[in-house]
Amino acid sequence: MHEMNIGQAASQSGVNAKMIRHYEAIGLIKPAKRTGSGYRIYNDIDVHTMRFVKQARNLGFSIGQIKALLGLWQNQRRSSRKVKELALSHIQELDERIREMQEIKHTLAHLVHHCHGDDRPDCPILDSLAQAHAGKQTGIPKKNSKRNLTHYTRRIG
Amino acid sequence: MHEMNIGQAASQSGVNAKMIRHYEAIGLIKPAKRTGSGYRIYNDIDVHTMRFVKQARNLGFSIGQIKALLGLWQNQRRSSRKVKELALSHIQELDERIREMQEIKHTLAHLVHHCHGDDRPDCPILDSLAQAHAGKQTGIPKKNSKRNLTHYTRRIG
DNA sequence: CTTGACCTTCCCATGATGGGAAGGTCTAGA
DNA sequence: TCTAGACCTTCCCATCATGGGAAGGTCAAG
Repeated sequence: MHEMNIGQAASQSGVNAKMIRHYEAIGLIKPAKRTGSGYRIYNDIDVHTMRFVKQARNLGFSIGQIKALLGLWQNQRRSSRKVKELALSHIQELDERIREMQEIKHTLAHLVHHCHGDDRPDCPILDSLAQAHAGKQTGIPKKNSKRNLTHYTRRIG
Repeated sequence: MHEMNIGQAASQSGVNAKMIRHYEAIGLIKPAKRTGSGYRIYNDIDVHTMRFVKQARNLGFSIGQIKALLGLWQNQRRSSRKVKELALSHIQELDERIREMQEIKHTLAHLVHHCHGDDRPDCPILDSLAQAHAGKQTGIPKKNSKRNLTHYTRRIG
């Protein structure tokens, strides 16, 4: 069983030392054993765990999700159903975000398409941003609000 | 010229009061005039500016980009070229992120496809995360490093 | 013994947003 | 005129994952 300092564990796992300490601090990985002088010591199993974490991060799982995945990984009596559910839910999140970004992208592409992009100031992109449809002045009053939408005149100074 | 407090400006612009103060603090919008008692006062032009910011945020522009867009918007001698460049660069960022997320999504979808998702523990998703190809132990030494990859034995405790 | 690579903890920063406390201001209504 | 309560102020803290950097201790090699 190869024992090593945090730097080597970092090199071998792909998780840098700063993050290893952080993951320990937030409870994602177990507190490392220490030498008499306080240095953290890791073994190959620890490195394997860190690689798992790294891989999961690379796939965009959040720390919370990784905590769950680690639990399942280390649980011999897990059901693959749980794992699949986690992964599917992550895929759904990704889908949602991809969809939003594509929508934005298409809107922008449309605007860009209509912008001359020359020395003149006229620009449909700015015009679109300046359009007035962002307000909430719909006339629907907020609950428990007497003054919020009232147009009282004010004495300044 | 309709003058109003921050709450009404928030309602009319869609940017909440907290964020209006924040935008002022970071220099995105001008410091508001104040009443004698310190209340911020806004007019319709300010609200228009806030809506512009809101719209740009809705399109995913960063605060920095919005600062630039606001400058262009308020500059009569702007060239639409600059605006188009900004928008195109944002589109590129979006594309990049979308591409990354789709890659992740496809990887995950592939893994999910091969996972039974039943009561048994066997799970290709976990197997994949646990795969060892995340390390940096390629034998390529770091610059200025004498000890980083040396396998010195250690006295523990 | 010195060098310097490595380790420790602690604080701070990012970007955009928000919660909440403590306290002051304003207007409507009794 | 007083009071209720909606509204405003500033200040601090939290999120999420990551990292920079300071101050100081440890270790192995020369």
